[in-house]
Amino acid sequence: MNEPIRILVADDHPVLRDGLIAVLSTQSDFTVVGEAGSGAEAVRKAEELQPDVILLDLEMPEMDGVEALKLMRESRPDTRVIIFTVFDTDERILSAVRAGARGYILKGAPRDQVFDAIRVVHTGGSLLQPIVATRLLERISRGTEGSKISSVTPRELDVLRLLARGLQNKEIAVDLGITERTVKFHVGSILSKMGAGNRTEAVTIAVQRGLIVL
Amino acid sequence: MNEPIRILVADDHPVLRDGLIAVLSTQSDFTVVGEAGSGAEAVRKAEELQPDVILLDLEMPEMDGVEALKLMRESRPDTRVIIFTVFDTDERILSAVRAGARGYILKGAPRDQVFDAIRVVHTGGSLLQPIVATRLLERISRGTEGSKISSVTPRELDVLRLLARGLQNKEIAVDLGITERTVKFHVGSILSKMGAGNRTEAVTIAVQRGLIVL
DNA sequence: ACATTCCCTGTACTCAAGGACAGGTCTCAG
DNA sequence: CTGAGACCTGTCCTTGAGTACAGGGAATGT
Repeated sequence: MNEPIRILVADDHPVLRDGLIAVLSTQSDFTVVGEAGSGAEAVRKAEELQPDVILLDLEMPEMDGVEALKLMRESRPDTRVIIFTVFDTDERILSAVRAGARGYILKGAPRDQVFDAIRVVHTGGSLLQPIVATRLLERISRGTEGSKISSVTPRELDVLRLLARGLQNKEIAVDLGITERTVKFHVGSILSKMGAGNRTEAVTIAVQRGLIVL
Repeated sequence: MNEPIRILVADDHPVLRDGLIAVLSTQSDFTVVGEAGSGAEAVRKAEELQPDVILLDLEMPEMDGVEALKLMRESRPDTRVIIFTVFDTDERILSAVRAGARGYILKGAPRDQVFDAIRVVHTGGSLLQPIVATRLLERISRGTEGSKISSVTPRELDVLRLLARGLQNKEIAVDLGITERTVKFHVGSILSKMGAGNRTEAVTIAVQRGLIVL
């Protein structure tokens, strides 16, 4: 190993950021070249510093982690990003991987797994933590048998969000500028797609899957 | 300052734990005497090491942070504990403070606030982060005008949990061994106490307040 | 002993929810 | 062009949800 791996750390928790930097510094082949406390800052620094690997938190102010990831990959498609987050809901993982994340590590993973992931991703590979990989595979296998079960349309998401706020069909209709009947239609397909028996269960499942945030 | 403050760090995220320790070590009047990765371990180490201040995460495996806190204070009532967590829901804060936490700091707070809190708590004081203090005061002032609005009974919590799973009244009745009518009664009081218009909104609010976990 | 609070039950009524059945437009990819 | 999927609308019907009114039993603490 001649050149150390240049790393950018993006997380909105100062203490965790410091800690991560301290931990990474124990490895002689790592060098942290920058840190960011928000998604927007992460995008700027990524462009400015051109790091080899970016450790990116998903929940950040100003700009969502996934959004930041997309922007980074637009300006530099070969950017290597590892998601480092507490979130382990299916949808979040899926959208991050779809957006081009090379690794997905949960906070709470042992140090070694973090080190491994950085090295693997740096050399061009991908690394998902076993727990995450299992979830993803389950998701995919479920998707193969019945792809209709998972895909929620944008409009249905709108309805879902209003559902979570406890609005009733007529109120949702007014809010979206459509008929109450149409709302019932959407609710119906939401229920069948998510395997819920009623709107309350649908909201619960949606939150668990990370489709909506409360 | 003659003797350094002896600190115990309890958090289930190894990286954050390391980071916290690294950050705390920069202060000459701090010394981290131990760390724990679970609530149970935290209780054991607290008894064994008799630290001056304990930094305690709320969300931990094996044993809840609040549970651990209670146990610690049973065996040593003057234990000084600072909650250090990402959770900022009203109920979690309340129950931690009720259990005897001397400080409540959110992860994501600047280093200095953490340092301050440790020093203040060590000298016998209490310190809540401004955000947390504001929430608590709001909570209390709301409680003064109408105390009924907030207090949810254990039975209502049972109903709330089943509500979140999408069960309907009759199913809840069977599950709890009571009449459907009684379930309706409980649901009714839940709705009025939480200011919700229907069961779906009630579940959403309950989750936001940390009354139930999905 | 008494008040308070929680927990339980009943009847009756209104309206929202959700399913069944049947249609329409629009857009995008093959 | 054509099929597929998203989105929208309608009627009819059954049942669950929520409210109002009214009441009783048990276990707290004062």
